[in-house]
Amino acid sequence: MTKTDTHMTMRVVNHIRSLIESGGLQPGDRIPPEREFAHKLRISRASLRTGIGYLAAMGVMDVRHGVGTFVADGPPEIGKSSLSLLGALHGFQSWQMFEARRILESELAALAAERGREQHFAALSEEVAEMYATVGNPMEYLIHDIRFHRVIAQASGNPILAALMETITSALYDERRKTAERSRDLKESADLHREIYRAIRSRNAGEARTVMTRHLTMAQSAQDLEAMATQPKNDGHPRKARKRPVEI
Amino acid sequence: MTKTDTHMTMRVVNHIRSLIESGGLQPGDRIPPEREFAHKLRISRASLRTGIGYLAAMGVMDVRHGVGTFVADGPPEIGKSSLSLLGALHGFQSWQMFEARRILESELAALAAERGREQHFAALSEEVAEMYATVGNPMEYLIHDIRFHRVIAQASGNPILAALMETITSALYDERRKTAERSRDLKESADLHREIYRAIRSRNAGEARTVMTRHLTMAQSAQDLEAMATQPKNDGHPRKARKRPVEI
DNA sequence: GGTCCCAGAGAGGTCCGACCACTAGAATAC
DNA sequence: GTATTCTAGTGGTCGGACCTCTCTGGGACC
Repeated sequence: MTKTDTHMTMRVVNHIRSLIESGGLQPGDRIPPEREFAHKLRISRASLRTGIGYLAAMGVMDVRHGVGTFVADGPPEIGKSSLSLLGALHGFQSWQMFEARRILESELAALAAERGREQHFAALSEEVAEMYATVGNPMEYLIHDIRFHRVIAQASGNPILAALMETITSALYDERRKTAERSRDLKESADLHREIYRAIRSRNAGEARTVMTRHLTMAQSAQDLEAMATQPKNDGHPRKARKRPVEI
Repeated sequence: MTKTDTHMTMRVVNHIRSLIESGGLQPGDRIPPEREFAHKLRISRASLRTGIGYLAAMGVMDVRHGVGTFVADGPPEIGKSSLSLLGALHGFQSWQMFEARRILESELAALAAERGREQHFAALSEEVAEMYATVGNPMEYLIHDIRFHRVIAQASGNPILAALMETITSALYDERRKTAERSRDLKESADLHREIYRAIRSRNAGEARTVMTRHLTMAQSAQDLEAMATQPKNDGHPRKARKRPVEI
């Protein structure tokens, strides 16, 4: 156990954690106003806010100015906002993100083939159709592309893997936003998505995995070409921890 | 872009983010004292602390009472502390965590077989030997077990996947701490680890993946047996968002 | 000369109480 | 009935006081 006593922030976190674990607090629920809650916990409002801030940063709480503080609703997010920062910090390479995505999504596709339900197949079919319909509009196309992959993640029946995928892809899109796709590639992309859809619908897990891998490998090399001459990579960390505070 | 102006906390986060991305701040570096830094940014110390707290929650900063605030050093962690909380919140099932782990580690093993270096092989060999030496001591054994998997993650050459694995396994160990393993299973476990090691050393990616999958599948069913009659699962969320604050 | 102990400096942690800013819903005006 | 304005409630920011922890350097002691 981590020290559950001292450290106000941990006191708050553990209090709320136990409320969640006991089921007393469920997604969408609202916690009492800060002043009231702080008084009830016998701590200052500032400390309460520290704890809530911690939970909010982890995606567990949702703080809305002027409205209240709620337990996060919607799909789980695992360190979604932190990945790009951690990436900058530890020098994650673009290919590493692609590799992670390729592995996750391939397995997700295989699982979707095994466990997907009719509703998922229908949604996938719908998105494929939309993709074909928007090959001339990269902006629109991208939306359906994202949705397609998201449906697969849902169909996999494993929310943890889905959340991990979401984390990676959103970080990837941050980098990708600049590289607008050329629409002549989109037809090809749509074809691949259709293949993936068919493999999943026919419950052919191996095929789904294979095609998904192929799709993402192609997507990566396509983007690599566009990027080419980009930022200088800093591989090894020439980190020399400075004890004196950095000049800001 | 998210609103980078208003919201003091985001101002702080973005300021530090840009410092990190520009290389002005590196792992291990120390940021100025709160009072000084706050004054320099023209914000109150409280707001600065909110922002720092946010970054600390994401694992980007490391705040040490009485010492100072540092940019996180050591291996990256992605939402490590949040997963168990998110799990309680979204009703993650134990088998889902195992599945995620199985997938990640299997691929990690395959990658390690392809990219591992001599130093990794040596470390793996060392840990296997230690495992055999401690089959009579589950506590000690576990340490080397964990190290073994961690070395594989490093050898994979993909820190992102390694960090994801670390997140899952640490959440898993939280649950597992109660179920002490019976030492008669450990010999069998050590044998499997040795097989994994051999597959990796001989650069047989497929074999490494297969054996790792087998190992983790066995580990899961072993633990399932021990657990058996546990906590009641709440599958579907009968979530009914309450607008009125919950009674605490 | 080396070792141990302790006070002080410097850093983060907590608290208070006031005031600002936003949101949603009620009251009002048209 | 609809549009506008007001207001209560809630989170956000502030600054400034005081507490607690860590590290370190100087002195007492051996």
